[in-house]
Amino acid sequence: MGLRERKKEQTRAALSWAALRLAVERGLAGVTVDEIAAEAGVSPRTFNNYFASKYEAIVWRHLDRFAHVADQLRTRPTTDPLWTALTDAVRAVFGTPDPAAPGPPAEWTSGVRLLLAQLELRGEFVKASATAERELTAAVAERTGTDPDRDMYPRLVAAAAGAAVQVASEQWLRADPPVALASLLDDALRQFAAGLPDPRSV
Amino acid sequence: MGLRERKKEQTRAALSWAALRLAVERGLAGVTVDEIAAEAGVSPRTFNNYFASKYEAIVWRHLDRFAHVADQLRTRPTTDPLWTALTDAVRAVFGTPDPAAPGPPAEWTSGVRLLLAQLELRGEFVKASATAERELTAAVAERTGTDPDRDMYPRLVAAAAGAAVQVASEQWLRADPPVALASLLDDALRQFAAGLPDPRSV
DNA sequence: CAGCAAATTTGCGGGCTCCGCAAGTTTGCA
DNA sequence: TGCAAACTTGCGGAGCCCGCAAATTTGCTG
Repeated sequence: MGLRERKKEQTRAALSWAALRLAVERGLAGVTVDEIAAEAGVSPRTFNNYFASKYEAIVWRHLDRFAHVADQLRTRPTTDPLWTALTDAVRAVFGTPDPAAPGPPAEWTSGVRLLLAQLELRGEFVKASATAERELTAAVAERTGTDPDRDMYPRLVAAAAGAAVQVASEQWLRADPPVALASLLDDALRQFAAGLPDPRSV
Repeated sequence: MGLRERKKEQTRAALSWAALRLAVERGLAGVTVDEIAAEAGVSPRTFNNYFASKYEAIVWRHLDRFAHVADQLRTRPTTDPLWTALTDAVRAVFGTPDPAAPGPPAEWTSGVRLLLAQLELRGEFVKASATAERELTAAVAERTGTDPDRDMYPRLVAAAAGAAVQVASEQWLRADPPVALASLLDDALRQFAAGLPDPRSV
């Protein structure tokens, strides 16, 4: 990867980071594109070369991870059962459950929690993860030999994985005392794989 | 319901309908708020009294249905198993599967399909259904005796239902020959309830 | 290492969005 | 019938987002 592309990724990360930090500090509405650009040391116009909106910039960091789940899934042996492979893929991206892993400082998570409560970001989240989910749909279709145009199955699986990431992230922000995100993800995937049985009947 | 509220609902529906129709005709970017307002016979400023954006106006009609699933779920006897009750609730809102039900004209569905392919609307969709999903989460929590703040379960179920509506709607638009939306919804919910088993192993 | 082509950044301009505010209009009720 | 509450509307303004073209930076090649 040449200097050019490295610098681009660096700028993109700086913008996304600045956007998230400023939004946590001042609230979603209290930050303008101009400020984000200034914080990252580029012109406001350049901001829009990287992101179509400030919302997109804010969610980019998180979604960059989910985008790699499909890649990981493709590296798993096709002899593994689907849900085993899928769980492993998610683990590879988000980390293995480790109860001792410390969470980020409470000040930060409470700020992020407030942010994510904003509906604009929920929407942006899904919008941005649509690409990742499409990739995942394709990977699941290959692995299971289904046709994504005719069968809903691969899209339902991808949607379930996306929902798991979404719900687990929320729970992670809400958890008191803090819990490792990886454990929550594991749990959510397990419940999906079990068909979300009514806990009363267990 | 007084004349006042009836007129409000009428205006809201007219705006949403005008927004959808114009967007199908000219594409999402090719329609402005001014045109939508003119089409509905109100001032541009009034449009924003009803909807915060044109995207919100477009998806409102569809989401108005999903918003009532939680209400329906609450009317089902608590002796019914959760997934039975949930499927019934969805059926009550979206109709019972009827293979003979004719779909809308191909011209319209292809237009809507193009619209929904736009990521902006995907995002708006979820954003708008977040409220409905929160309601559904609460209803599921009551029924299953779980605590939505501590257990991910009710939120996972609500997310699954939302994903079912989403994926089934997509498939409905894509289906050729046309299929009834209700059948697809039924199918999607069934798959979720079964834990999305790998079709190879069936 | 000079110099060129391609990629990137930047400023400018413009159309559009969304909202607060206050004045005007309609509705429900007594 | 008349008044208070609710709704609509125009205005003004801050901000967003993008196309365009000029300026700058980078990677490559002779």
